[in-house]
Amino acid sequence: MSGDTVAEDTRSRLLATALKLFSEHGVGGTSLQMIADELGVTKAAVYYHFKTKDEITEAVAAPALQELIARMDEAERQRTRGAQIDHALSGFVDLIVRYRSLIALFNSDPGIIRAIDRSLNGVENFAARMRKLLVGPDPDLATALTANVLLAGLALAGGSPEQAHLDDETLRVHLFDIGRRMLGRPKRRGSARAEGSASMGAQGA
Amino acid sequence: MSGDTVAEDTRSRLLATALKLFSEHGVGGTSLQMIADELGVTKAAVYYHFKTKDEITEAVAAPALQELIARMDEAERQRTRGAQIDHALSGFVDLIVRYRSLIALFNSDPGIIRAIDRSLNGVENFAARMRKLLVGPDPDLATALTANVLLAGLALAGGSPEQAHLDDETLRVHLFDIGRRMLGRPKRRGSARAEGSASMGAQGA
DNA sequence: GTCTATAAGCTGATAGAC
DNA sequence: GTCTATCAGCTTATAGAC
Repeated sequence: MSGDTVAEDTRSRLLATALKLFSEHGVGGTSLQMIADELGVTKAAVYYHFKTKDEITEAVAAPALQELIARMDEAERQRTRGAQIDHALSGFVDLIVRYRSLIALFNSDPGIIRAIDRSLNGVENFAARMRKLLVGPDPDLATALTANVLLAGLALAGGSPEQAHLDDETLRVHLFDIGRRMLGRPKRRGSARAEGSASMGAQGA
Repeated sequence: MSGDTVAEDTRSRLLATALKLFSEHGVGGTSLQMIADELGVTKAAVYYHFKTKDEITEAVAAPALQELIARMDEAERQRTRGAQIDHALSGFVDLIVRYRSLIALFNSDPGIIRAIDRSLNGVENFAARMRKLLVGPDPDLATALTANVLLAGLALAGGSPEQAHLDDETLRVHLFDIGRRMLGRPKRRGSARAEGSASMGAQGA
């Protein structure tokens, strides 16, 4: 990336610091002072990069949010239902692994949820859209609940500090397999349950 | 209950109000002023019932916590592994349904998690103990992750406002069936998946 | 870009009247 | 039991020097 300036580096370090503190203390339990101290600067320096705390919260969530939307767009373009399901699931798991604690915040922290609502004017309902991709538009109660348990469970368990020691590929494969199993998708050869490691292409129906 | 005084009523209304606000704003995002306003009293009145905010947080969590420990004790006294699993699972689901949003906070809100750590001096590790009941002492990675996804998913999805319209019995039966299915337990006759409603005894091996 | 200094307002918490 | 009044400290946020 040739466009990296010192300011952009500080900005991205600030967002990484904010994410870390948000997941440790919650958005409501994190002050700008805490972020500034952790970064080693003053509060005023933080305000140079972001006008408000809300703006920081929205900026923390934005990249993963945009990716999530892109993954769901992609999944909807798949032709078979099986491919749609696998694509949506692997896209979601991929984000959990890449952003770790952030997707867990999407599923539980009121501060992040409000920031998302603000930045999208409440237009999108991610949980509903993802659930539709996984179990169709009019699931019965048991199926809808299964999808909700799966989405929240993957995000929270995958983003938990307990799994911080796992490398991305291992975590990804295992979470994907748990999802497929809960959704009643057919078994793949060399699945994590038998092997502990496998390459994961999400294209196949 | 013959011991109910006006003070006890105010105290319990206060805890109910605190729980509601905690689940809407997070513990860190809830002030004593918000609790007092919602109750229709002043902050000073709140301080008559509890010395500190930490004390309120601990008191909100305490009843469900004690019940959870009791349910796990009970489950450990079951003789067959199958009965242990069903007992632990049904006990957990029962608490999710009865306390709704509170068990979700146990699984995600840093403020509640810290309150639990404080009131137990960090002696108990609930997630580890419950996981051991469900999948044994030395599960492989895939199995341990499955249990973690299940526990977090049940709590968050069950406590979500999206499920607030479901009556206790319906929610209980469906969450229990999802748990049994994820843990690979044999199918029961008249399960929620087929029937949408069934009586649930957790004793059978 | 980061700093010091400052502002208005909210926080958790206490003292004492009724 | 609940109130008013008050506290020191922290909060978000701004102005202006370097």
